Amino acid sequence: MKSSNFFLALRRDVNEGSMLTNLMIKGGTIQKLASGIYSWLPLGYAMLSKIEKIVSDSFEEMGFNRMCIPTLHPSALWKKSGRYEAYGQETLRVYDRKNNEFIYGPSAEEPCVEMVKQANIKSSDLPINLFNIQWKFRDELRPRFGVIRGREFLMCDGYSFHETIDQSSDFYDQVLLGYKKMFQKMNLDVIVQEAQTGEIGGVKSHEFIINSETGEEEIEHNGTRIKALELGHIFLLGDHYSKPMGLSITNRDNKNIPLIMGCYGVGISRLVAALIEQNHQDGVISLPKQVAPFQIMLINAGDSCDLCIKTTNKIYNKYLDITLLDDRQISIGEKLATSDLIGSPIRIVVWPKELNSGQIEIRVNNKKQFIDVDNLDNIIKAL
RNA sequence: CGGGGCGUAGCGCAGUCUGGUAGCGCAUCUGCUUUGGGAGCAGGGGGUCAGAGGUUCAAAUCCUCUCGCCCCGACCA
Repeated sequence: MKSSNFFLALRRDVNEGSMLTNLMIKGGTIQKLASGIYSWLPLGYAMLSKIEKIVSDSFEEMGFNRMCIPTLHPSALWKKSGRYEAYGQETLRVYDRKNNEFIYGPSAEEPCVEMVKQANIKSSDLPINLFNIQWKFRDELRPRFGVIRGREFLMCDGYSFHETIDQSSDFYDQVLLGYKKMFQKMNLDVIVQEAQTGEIGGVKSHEFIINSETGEEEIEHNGTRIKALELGHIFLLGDHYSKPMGLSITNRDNKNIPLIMGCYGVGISRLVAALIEQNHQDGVISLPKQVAPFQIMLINAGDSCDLCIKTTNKIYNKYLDITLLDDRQISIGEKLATSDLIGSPIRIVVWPKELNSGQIEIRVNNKKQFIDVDNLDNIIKAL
């Protein structure tokens, strides 16, 4: 990709209150549209999509089937589970032309229970494991830190349905391991800890947190207090939803029993912010290659140097799918400053002087060195 | 929801206390010179001072209300 064909939407002076949000807005990942509501610019959306893919693949590996639940849920469904009242002011209510009330889903247990219920399942259909990646809305009292705690956010939510609590619990334990793997894929060092079951109700629960400057609460970990940011949360719900909503099967004793449910959440949009927060220093963002919008940021520092142009184009064409080439008609200084915000793990600069001796500058993980052009392939493969 | 702060050019801000011609930096446009970490000089354009009402000869500035936004706390899958 050439930057002349890519809407970078960079900003120079930003004062949104938190360092992380400023950095994200400067670099052109997000824009604020209203309090807690953000637009995703091409760069940010590319990152969001990569994370979504990693999470989606991980859930499929764990045995979930991907489906999709609407953003709008009929209020009646939420009245059945009792959460219409419990959620209260946090739910955004909307009305259609017939004045039917809907809520913009803050979570999707109710419609998911409904999905399984409509399928009229029998014991031998179990287990059923479903997941959904969809925008959610919670009308937070105080949105904070940009997309860390936005009102609108993208969440992956999985749901499991089993006949017995033991089966459900076994699956839950598998998911716990699957979650660890999933976060490892994004180079995130997560801490797993037991949690309260909260508003959602249920039997057992674990949360997956990272130590973060923009953490929302302080916790005790290995004897020290750290600021914790929650990235995922899983619950063994039991029959908390299936019972009031009437999702049951007839077992071999000819008894009607409610299904045992688990639910498993990951904050996708929050992960974008968390990954930027965990992978920047001194104003330079260097993301893990799995989530970086472009693995290589390429700059030609010799606009009037034929060999430089030739070499730059050669590199660009070789790594076309993973490279952003800054071809804007601006000063080299501005290109270098921009490159700090794009988040590519590799930055290549072609300087006229060094190219005379066949060398180019490469910066990997914030460390600069000059290498022979011929060695580039080895270094990129090693990453 | 309690406490604090803010809203002035596309962006970041000064001006408000003490009412009297709408300012600065960045960006943008024109021209020339530049080009190894956000280039320099010269010239130009751009404003419903968040909105409504009030006080006054006169309001960005004082008073009242409304809206929006941020921070601390409480809350929080």
